[in-house]
Amino acid sequence: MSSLEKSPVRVRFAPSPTGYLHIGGARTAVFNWLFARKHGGKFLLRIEDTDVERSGEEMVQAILDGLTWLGLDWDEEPVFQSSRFPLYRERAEELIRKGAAYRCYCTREEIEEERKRAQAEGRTYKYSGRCRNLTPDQREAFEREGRKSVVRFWVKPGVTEFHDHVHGTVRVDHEQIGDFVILRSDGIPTYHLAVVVDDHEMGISHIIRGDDHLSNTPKHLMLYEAFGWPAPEFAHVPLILGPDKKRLSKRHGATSIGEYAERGYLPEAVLNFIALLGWSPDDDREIMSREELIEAFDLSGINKASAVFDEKKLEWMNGEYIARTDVDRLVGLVKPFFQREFGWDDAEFARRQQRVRQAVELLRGRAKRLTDFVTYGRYFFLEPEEFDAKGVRKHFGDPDVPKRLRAVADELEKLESFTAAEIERVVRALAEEFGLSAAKLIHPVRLAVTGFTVGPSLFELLEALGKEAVVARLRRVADRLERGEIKAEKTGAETRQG
RNA sequence: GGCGCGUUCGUCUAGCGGCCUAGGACGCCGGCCUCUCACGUCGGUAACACGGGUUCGAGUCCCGUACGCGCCA
Repeated sequence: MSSLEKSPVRVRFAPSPTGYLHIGGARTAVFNWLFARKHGGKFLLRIEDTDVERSGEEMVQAILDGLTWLGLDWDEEPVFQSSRFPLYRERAEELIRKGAAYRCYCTREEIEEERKRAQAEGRTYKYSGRCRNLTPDQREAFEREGRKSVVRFWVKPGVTEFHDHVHGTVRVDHEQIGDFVILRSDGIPTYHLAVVVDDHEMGISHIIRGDDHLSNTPKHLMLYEAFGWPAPEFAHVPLILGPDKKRLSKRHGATSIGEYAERGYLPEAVLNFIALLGWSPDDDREIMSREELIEAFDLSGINKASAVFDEKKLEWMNGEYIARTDVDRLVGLVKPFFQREFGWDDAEFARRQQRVRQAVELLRGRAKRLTDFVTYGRYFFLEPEEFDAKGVRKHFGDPDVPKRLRAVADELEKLESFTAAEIERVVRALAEEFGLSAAKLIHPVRLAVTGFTVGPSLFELLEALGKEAVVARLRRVADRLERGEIKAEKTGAETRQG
């Protein structure tokens, strides 16, 4: 705590633009962002694009878009490592001058040779350090030979012990660490050099990153020490795994944040859900707003074990958010989904907006994802072509159904004011006349009008659809039933609901 | 292979030596509500990886083993 008061909090998210922003990376970003916002600090971005070949500008944009979508705003301009290569070289030279690093001329073959020998003798391999003390003459000879050199950090004997906010005290004997490369022969820095140089120059106070870097931390600490820089604090957060407990990858369905947007998840639901993967507040709240998350976030609440991503729970949470979101905003959120499904342009959508709003109002109670509004919203715009197969078996089986549907249509047609209350009165009265329970009439009508067996309260639904459409649909289905056109076969509708 | 890290219900987690006959959430199962589904509500199912210690007492501390992951090679 006291250290937090002394130095300003500056954290960073450092994605590599070799892929999209996936759930794991996003979660790391969320933790950093929450921490910064909680302590009134800065949340910075650093693009780790030292692998120029595999890095793409589109990827950078996709990552920034993903962060923006989640509502993670960053401070200051993002730092690109690819524009800083000369700096890393200077720093490597500095370490050479200080005797903390050296040029190594060993070839790939020689290293391989060393390794094989170690293996044959049953020793664990570690670079021998044979280039540590080359004389100027030897160096010159290698250069004349045309050998390339890398820069290696000289690991001195000892033990590195550090405190991690998640894992507590971690100790590693330097015996385990061979002289590692900090600058490749092509002048490109390794992760270790770049990360330390940049974190120092960006004034990073806390490094919150995936725990796949926990083992690398002693190396980084040695670098800080060699440079004479104060080390930041560390928090290594557990990874997120797929349902098979393997690291998240493309095989696990949706993995990039963008895909979740496309599948109809709300950004605040994803943010909330992600924040709870590997972290929990002091109480047992689950649905938490952005502000509540910031308020409650603390490194001490981070878990040590990796978490499996469970989309079922995300779906539930998303449903909760949909239920709490006001209708006007939902209409806007749902717009692109309707446009894509029905091919509407903006003008077309604007014309249908009132209708969409009605659909959203009636459906939002049971929607889990925004795509549900399209799936179950079709019949607000189109006459159903297919009918849920199970429903057909259950509700269209009685030979009297066409007759009853027509009776309903006839009675509804007479209504002056086509309101839910009036519709309900008519339908119930007819049921009584037929000597049926109301349900026996309600279900066939719903199926006829929507194609589904599930949906909003029938009376409100019919009011929303309007007299004309309802009457027409009922008569059409009655006709088709009599002509045997609707049979209890597998239909798209059933498959979709699977 | 060496080192590091981890291991509580199917999943997310609470638990920081006695309040734990292990709590919450999602999922699943059942009841109620009801025109269906969903919501809501009531109830149920289900876990401390294993083995040794330490202690009056261990999910909680220590040591092994197993398994998983990571880093280095």
